[in-house]
Amino acid sequence: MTAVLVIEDDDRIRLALLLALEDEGYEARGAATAEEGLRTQRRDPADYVLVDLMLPGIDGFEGIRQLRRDDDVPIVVVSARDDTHDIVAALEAGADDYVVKPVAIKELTARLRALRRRGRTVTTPDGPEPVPVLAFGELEVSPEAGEVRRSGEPVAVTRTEFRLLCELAEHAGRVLSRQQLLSRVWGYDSGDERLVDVHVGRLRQKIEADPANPRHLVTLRGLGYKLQR
Amino acid sequence: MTAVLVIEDDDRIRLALLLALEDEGYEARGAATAEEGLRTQRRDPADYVLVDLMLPGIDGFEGIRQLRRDDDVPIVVVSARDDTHDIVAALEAGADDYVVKPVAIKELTARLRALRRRGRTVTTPDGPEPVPVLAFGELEVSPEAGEVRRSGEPVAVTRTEFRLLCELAEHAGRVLSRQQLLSRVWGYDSGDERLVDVHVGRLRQKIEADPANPRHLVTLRGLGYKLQR
DNA sequence: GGACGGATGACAGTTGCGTGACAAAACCCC
DNA sequence: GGGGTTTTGTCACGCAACTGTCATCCGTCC
Repeated sequence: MTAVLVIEDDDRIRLALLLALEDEGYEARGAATAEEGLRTQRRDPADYVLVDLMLPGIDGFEGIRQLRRDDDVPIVVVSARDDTHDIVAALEAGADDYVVKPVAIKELTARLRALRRRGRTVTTPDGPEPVPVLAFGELEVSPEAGEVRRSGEPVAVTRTEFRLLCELAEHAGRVLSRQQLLSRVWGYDSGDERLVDVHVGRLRQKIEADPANPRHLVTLRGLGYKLQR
Repeated sequence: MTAVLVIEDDDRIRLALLLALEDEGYEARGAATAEEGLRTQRRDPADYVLVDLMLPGIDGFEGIRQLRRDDDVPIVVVSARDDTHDIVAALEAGADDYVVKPVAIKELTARLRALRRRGRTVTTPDGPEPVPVLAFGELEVSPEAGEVRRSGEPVAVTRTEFRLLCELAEHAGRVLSRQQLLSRVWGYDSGDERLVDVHVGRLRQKIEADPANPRHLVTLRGLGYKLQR
């Protein structure tokens, strides 16, 4: 599950944010000071950090700078201050986004998803070795890591579905005929092309928001299938 | 120099943004409609796109979606609307950031820098291979992508129409007789030549602005059909 | 004005695709 | 090795879209 760290000294606001985030399906953690937040993040890194600017002790700006020294995590400032100077300073310090309190939770999560989309190459847990990722909008396919994600959330696909998806992803934007897929994914020189349909259908159930109206894995009637952004 | 495309229908605002961006050292370009912006970006891609939501014709949401279909450029929405629904919808459509007008130029450029820092999603080591496209004025045919566009907008054509169009496109500027088309598109050695007429007619309805006076898919009386710029 | 080539609209048969059900096969966890 | 679960391939059905034919209309050229 995607984890979010909320650094905010006001107990009421922090709690409200944590609850709202959990409602949205995130694993939410809280910290009341920058020091505590930095410690928490070092010990058990979250996928996103939300941070207030006015904090006791180390303030938000400095907190962001220190966090940025050794962490590439997306940082969103959630502050009551809407002064241009603060916004610019926070972004310059290393924050990725800045929203003004009060903020709708839906907007916040939409911004997190946008950051996720734009985010850097995923690094493996045990090294800085970047894993190539093929991205299609909110969809990510990582052939080497054997991973499929939608809006950052891992999607469980079977081996056949994964091979099919990789084949389509590696030829992104190009039509692949059922015959080509049958040959490349299954190694069949001949066979029932309906087999492809069925697996495409199953894949759509998993990776498309609305499987009946696919946005990425589209059918080109009479031609085949294509994966697009 | 870093280029920014501003898509905004209000002349005053657009001009103000363009001037301010140039003051900040950017190369700034303007477009008054989504259509114009999409065309501009396709012809000569900018490094960032700023877009308004309320545009005549194609609105901002749809414009973002269309832009995102084949461009990974960072998109920032600059809108007067501060409704959560709009913000979420725009981010979901593929925008990377959303700021509410009026916006300080310093904040805007700070956000652009933040986006640049965050970088783009890695796809393949050298980026995805571009899909070849045959262009005829505002008409684009991509045999590999199985796609036809008019002024950048996807046009839905059937398989037969698509094959016919590809055949004509691959012999652009040359006349193809009905017999040749019948043979190459349908594989018929003999048959009713009227069949070709019918499909050409249907194709014209879809790809020509004025199907009665075709500009690209023209008839050469007694000879056949030809696709031209 | 007549004849010919081309455009167009309607229509019914056909095809292509999506889907749910099902059984065999593979896999997994003891 | 065995029992249960997941995955895989096959099938049949139904809907929607496409195709080819025909009849008719239109424009153009002699």
